[in-house]
Amino acid sequence: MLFPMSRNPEEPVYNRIEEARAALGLSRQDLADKAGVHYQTIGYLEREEYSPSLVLAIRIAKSLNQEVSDLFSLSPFKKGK
Amino acid sequence: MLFPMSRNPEEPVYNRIEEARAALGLSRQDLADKAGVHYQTIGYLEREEYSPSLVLAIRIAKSLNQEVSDLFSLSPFKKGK
DNA sequence: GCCTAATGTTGCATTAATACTACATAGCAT
DNA sequence: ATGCTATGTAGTATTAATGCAACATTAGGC
Repeated sequence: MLFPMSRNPEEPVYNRIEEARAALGLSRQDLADKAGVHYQTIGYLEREEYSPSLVLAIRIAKSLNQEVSDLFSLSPFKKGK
Repeated sequence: MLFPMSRNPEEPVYNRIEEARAALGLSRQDLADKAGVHYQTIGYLEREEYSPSLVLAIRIAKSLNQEVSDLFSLSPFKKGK
């Protein structure tokens, strides 16, 4: 299995896209449409198979009514919130 | 002249890296070292020739003691601050 | 003047991020 | 059971983001 995110091998980006999306009752396709990307791209991000571009991160945050720093972090999120 | 940022042709990312860096008295090389990238990369970003990955944006913001949203924006910054 | 540091410019190589297609699977209706 | 929706998995193709090297330019200090 090939495996991206290797230009920054030890610095993945964690995110809370799935939780925030579920909280709004959106499907991946819904979110992808709002953010203007392919729905598979949302899947890759939620599974943290790679980390987004800054433009995309901003668009997703906006689509989910969140701050970029609340959605994405270099350190893992605590569960619950 | 070839020209990136064309996958999102009408959505560039504006930034205040140069101002924030100058305010700390850092050279591009200094900032590049702190952020762990090539010094030319900082130049490209300051000239807004392309927009960074999210990881890099976070690292740069951290190196400059700024919030990502204070450094980068989809809409142009007012001058002065 | 010369030297150095900081920045700009150009060009090339590599790769991660993204788009897209196809198929599998699981759940939930009806 | 059949259908539909959401999601996962796998593969290919394109390109923007990054690294890097070489050289030009500009500003300051001596």
